[in-house]
Amino acid sequence: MRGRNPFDGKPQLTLRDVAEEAGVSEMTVSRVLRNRADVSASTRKKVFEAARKLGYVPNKIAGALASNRVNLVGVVIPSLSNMVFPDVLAGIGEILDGTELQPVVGTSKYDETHEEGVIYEMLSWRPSGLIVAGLEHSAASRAMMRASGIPVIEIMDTDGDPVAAAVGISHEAAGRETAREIVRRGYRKIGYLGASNFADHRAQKRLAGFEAGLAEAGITLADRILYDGQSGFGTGRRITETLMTRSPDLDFLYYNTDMNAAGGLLYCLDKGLDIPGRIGMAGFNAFELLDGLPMRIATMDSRRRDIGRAAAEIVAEGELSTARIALTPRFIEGDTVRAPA
Amino acid sequence: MRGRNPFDGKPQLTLRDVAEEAGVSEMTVSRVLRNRADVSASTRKKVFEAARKLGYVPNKIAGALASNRVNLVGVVIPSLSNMVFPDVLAGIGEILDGTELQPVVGTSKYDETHEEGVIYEMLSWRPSGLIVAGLEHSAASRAMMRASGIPVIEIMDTDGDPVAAAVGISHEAAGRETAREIVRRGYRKIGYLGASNFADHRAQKRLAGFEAGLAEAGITLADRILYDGQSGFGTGRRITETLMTRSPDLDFLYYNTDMNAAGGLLYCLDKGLDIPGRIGMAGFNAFELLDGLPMRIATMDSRRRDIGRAAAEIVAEGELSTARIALTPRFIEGDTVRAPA
DNA sequence: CTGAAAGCGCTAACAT
DNA sequence: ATGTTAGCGCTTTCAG
Repeated sequence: MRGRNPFDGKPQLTLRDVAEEAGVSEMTVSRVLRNRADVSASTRKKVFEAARKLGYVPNKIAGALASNRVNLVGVVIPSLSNMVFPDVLAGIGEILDGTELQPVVGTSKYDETHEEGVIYEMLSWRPSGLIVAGLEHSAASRAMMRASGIPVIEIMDTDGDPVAAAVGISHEAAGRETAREIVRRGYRKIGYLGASNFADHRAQKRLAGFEAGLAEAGITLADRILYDGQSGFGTGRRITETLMTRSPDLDFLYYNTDMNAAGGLLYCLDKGLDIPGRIGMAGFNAFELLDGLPMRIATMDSRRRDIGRAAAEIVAEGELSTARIALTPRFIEGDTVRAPA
Repeated sequence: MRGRNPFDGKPQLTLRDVAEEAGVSEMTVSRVLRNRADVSASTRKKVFEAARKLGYVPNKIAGALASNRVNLVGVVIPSLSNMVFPDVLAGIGEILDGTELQPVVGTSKYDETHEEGVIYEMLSWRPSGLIVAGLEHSAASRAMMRASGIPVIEIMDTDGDPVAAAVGISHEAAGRETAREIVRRGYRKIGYLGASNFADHRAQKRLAGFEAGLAEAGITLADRILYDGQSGFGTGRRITETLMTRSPDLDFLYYNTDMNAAGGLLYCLDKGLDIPGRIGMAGFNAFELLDGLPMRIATMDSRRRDIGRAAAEIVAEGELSTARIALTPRFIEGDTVRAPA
């Protein structure tokens, strides 16, 4: 008895078993199963049949140890419930599907210490690449990534100092751009609605950029509200109601994410407020999902699918890279902001 | 040169390096790093320091091969963009976080052949367990799972014949139950709105159960519409408009998922239809996200988080299991159905 | 085109 | 409490 893995007991089928069944050497079986060209057609056939008959599944652990090659790509993201990240994963998948590489996903829960554990765990499998969301990591995480010897790509964000390669957008610029659009359209009493999650660095950067953009026009944020917990329509409604009650003279609401903006939109429509006349609103992310709402929310495209694709392309390239790819977030006007004066 | 893994070149740090640095044997280092109790405190300290100083990250591949133990759990789901599955993964995570086990996620894209490849790939890493969505798989997939020798749990669905263990709800019963509630509340001209995706077996089963439930009251579906593509508000609106235009006398709309029902709700509200008087509607899944809509959609809780938890518990147990766990989907009345007569 | 030998980095089992 | 030996299942390398 060697471990508590339930594989114990059922002896594992090995290359040797297939080799015996097919009447060839282990080496030949190995060649066939790796689709190497230098095997005769008749031998190939024998081997495939033997493998199928026995139900042989290769042991990648042994293969990886012997070859020093692992076709896995680690992907570390904060969470799967935030719809941003499934989209990033979809982009990564689109590229990796054309290769031998397979993504392996881990979640950091917006916690650097937890993230450190996940990165350690992933690197211990010697993947062919590592894609990590964000630029803020523990010192130990950064050290591990630097020392890993594999392509490391930090994604989502370009406002900071990556360990190696980075693909993302500037959230600072996204916030600033949104502010400029809003000011240009005549809004002046502006409120911000976002998460109190201090560890959502990208939202913080958007807010900082937003305030800087307002400052260019001599405007300061009139009010702000922070919530704990998940974004969603209910949350969006609740925080909007609280904020509007407290500061009824606001003429614009800037949300950390479209999900909350959608809740706010529904709230304002319920109240019969004139949008975008009496009050305007904007979010962030450009979630397609929301397309059927009564109005299209003004937002910026976070380019998350493109980010996934670009990061995966760097990994697929197979070279250590320090590329810095800054995509441009695009402002989408929608129906919840007035036309510029 | 042994492979194209970028690790080549940078020689990998091994136990031996740490052992030399700390002045002890490899075996002692191995014991310390696995937190085994039978090492003196002073030795532990020396070893940890040496490992930290060198930046050593263990090679799990070698460890797994030697110990025949792999702390990974394969999870195969159709897609991450359907919000159902992130919730299942969250449930799995809640349980596995209390163990050494780590989930590894793969997606089948609602395609049995693709799924077969993903399962093969996962099994080749000799995980400690395999959690697979659905009961419908290729013959080869079923054979592999049966032969794997590890705990295999099929999730989401209990209407069918699992390979080993299964945790889910009866979608047939969910559809039937919904039909009964609707009939009980006096609706008679009933339309169905769902995906044309033939491979979404669970939606098919709900529809079959729904029709059976209507049949109990002598009712047949008055009309139905199928769409290609993603569910969402826009899709929900569009199919609702098409269906209502074609069959304006419908008094109830049954949707495959709450996301589409939400779009339909917004459409009907736009049109000024009296809900739930003139027309009622129901969906499926009970997405929390939608809580802030103008009305709460009638739905059934798909118990997806509980399903993830229960499946992970079986894997964590570590025993081969043929448990069949059928959870009960709960009808949630919301605001879009009339009270029973 | 096929086979034999050596060894990947680690841990189980057995010493001491 | 620590060390020694053997070997996990595969692939690389070298021979034919």
